Amino acid sequence: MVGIDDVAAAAGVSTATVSRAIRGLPRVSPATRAKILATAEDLGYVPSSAASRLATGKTRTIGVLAPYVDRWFFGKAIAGVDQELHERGYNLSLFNLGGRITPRERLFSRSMVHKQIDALLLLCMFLHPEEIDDLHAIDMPLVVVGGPVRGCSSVGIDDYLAARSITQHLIGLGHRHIALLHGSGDAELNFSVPKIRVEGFHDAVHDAELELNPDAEFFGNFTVESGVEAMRRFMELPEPRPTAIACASDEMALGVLFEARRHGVRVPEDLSVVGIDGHEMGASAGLTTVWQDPTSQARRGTQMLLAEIGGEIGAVHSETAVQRLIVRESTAPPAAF
Amino acid sequence: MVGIDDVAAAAGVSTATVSRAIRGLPRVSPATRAKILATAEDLGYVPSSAASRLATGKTRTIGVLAPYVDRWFFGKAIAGVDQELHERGYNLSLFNLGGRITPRERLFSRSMVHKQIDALLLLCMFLHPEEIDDLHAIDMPLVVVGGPVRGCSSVGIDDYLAARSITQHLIGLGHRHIALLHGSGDAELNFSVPKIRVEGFHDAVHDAELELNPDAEFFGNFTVESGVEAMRRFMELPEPRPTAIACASDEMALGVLFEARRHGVRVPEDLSVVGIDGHEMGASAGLTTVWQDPTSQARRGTQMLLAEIGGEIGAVHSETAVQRLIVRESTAPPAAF
DNA sequence: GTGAAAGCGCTAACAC
DNA sequence: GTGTTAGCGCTTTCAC
Repeated sequence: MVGIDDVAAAAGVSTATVSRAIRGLPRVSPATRAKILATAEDLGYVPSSAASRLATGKTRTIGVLAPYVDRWFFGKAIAGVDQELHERGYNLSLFNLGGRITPRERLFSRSMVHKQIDALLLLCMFLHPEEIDDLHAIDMPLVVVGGPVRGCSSVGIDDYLAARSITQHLIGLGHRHIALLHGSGDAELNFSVPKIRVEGFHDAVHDAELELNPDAEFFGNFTVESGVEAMRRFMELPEPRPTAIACASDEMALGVLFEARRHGVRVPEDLSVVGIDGHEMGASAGLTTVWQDPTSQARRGTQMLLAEIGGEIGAVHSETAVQRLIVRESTAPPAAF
Repeated sequence: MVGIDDVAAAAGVSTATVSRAIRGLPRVSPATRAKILATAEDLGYVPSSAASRLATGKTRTIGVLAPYVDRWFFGKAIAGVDQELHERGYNLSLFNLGGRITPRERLFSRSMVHKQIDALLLLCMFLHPEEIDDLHAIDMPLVVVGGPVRGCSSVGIDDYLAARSITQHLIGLGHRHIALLHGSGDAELNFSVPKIRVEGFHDAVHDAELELNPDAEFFGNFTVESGVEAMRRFMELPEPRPTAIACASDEMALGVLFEARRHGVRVPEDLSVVGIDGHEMGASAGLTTVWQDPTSQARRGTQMLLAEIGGEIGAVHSETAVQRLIVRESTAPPAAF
């Protein structure tokens, strides 16, 4: 395995000079640098990251902690982090909780994250209070993407506004009887996004002085399956049923769409359906939604982290991401309107 | 920052003993071990991975090279790798190509992958011939998941069989005029999966002595959007149109479903649709498909890698993963049958 | 602009 | 069962 001193010897310089030359530091004459780069090249020299990590204390690696990796938001976000990172020669170390929420014994202070990364990007997830504390205890740039976490900087859309605006869209179309399908707001866990969206729904409904039928409030877990299941329960409601259903995610809304079709419920004639997210499937299915871009949110978060690492103190801060109501074919005025 | 000798001093032993105790190596008396673990605990000691990487030459990190991270197969697979890895204290370093295929200047021999990982898991993707060569040149356990790559061990389903069996399912139902929607088989790139699936389609059709209308062969890129687009072109075919369409992925099949609905084409009455993959959306939509499980395929691949690293030579080998035809509501005998 | 040498914090012989 | 010590391969003062 060719090391730095092999290069040094071959180029007739010291290891210190090789080190500087390779890393593009100043104080190396152009001629020397060129020669070193050339010898390094044909010796096939690749610096040992382990050695330089040890010497510098920097890992040039960012950790990404994600509750899931095979769900829309998270996949998109991870792609964003990766883009930003690899452009700059950083590595991405992925920690996937795989939906596990129980035995994450002190995740953050443990070897897992500690000393293996220079900064941490947390993807919106449920956190136990003590986990949040651990999070704050690690001395490392930290940002969360996709939802607020107490005491942390985060980048993401205004979820309240998102839920509110799709509900208002429905109301604006003339719907007076609206069903809600939201994510479960397990109180024990600080997964605030579902809760915030629920508030947006509720406030929009109440502001319009409409009644909210408690039987028409369904809970899902942001998956298609839970959308299907919710629609099944929807069909058990006595007629007249709500003329619209507002879902807290596109995936759930798609489930609703699929199950509606199965029951011969026409969308939007019999039922208007809206989601939140901007999932590609939703676009193809003609789903009205509030669009957001997890990839660029994650890029933004990563940029902040990198800037902070680079010494720009205060680079990490909360930022609200763009969102946009996209009206497609799944919404229309109610039949009787 | 508390280091190994702080622990050694506090526990009144040598660093060597601390090292053994922490890593659970033998030759440490239970009493000593307990005391060391305790002091380490309350000193908040976390070993420096950089130092131990340097000393051992092992990174305890597996690299995952993926063309995409926000697509079904890849997200599922990454989740699988992660499960297997974190259970055993390994790290997952993610390299996402983000669909980029052009400027991947000698990916594998570069610092990117080199010396940063102990093994590489490659997720099924297009590879330039020289990239395959570079791949073989790196001296590191390697396995590919999700599709064959020349000269590499791989785990994945039999794509030929998958395509063949969904096509035969259609034929068995009585369809005589079948459209095909396959992934593009860019000849320049060794992304063999699309090609293999195409062959499966074709052979099944020919074996049944049916004609294949070249105009009824569409190409997509495995996305929903391309399914929508293909269905649009399908509708431009002169009647009588094919009574079924076999798609090389569920995502494309879903696109077909969405667009069919838009044109008032009833599935399966007017058109039977099949996919390949076992996407959750497909399940909810009632799509007939050949199911596969990328997560367990990736776990399997990871296990092999880990075994190989562990000294079990020959642990990495090719393996065929399970697949299963799942008949749902999107297929039925043709109307005229 | 370049070199010598002292670490960085562990691990792995080897000795006891 | 435990301690000593020499590295692992870089980076980084500090001289020159």
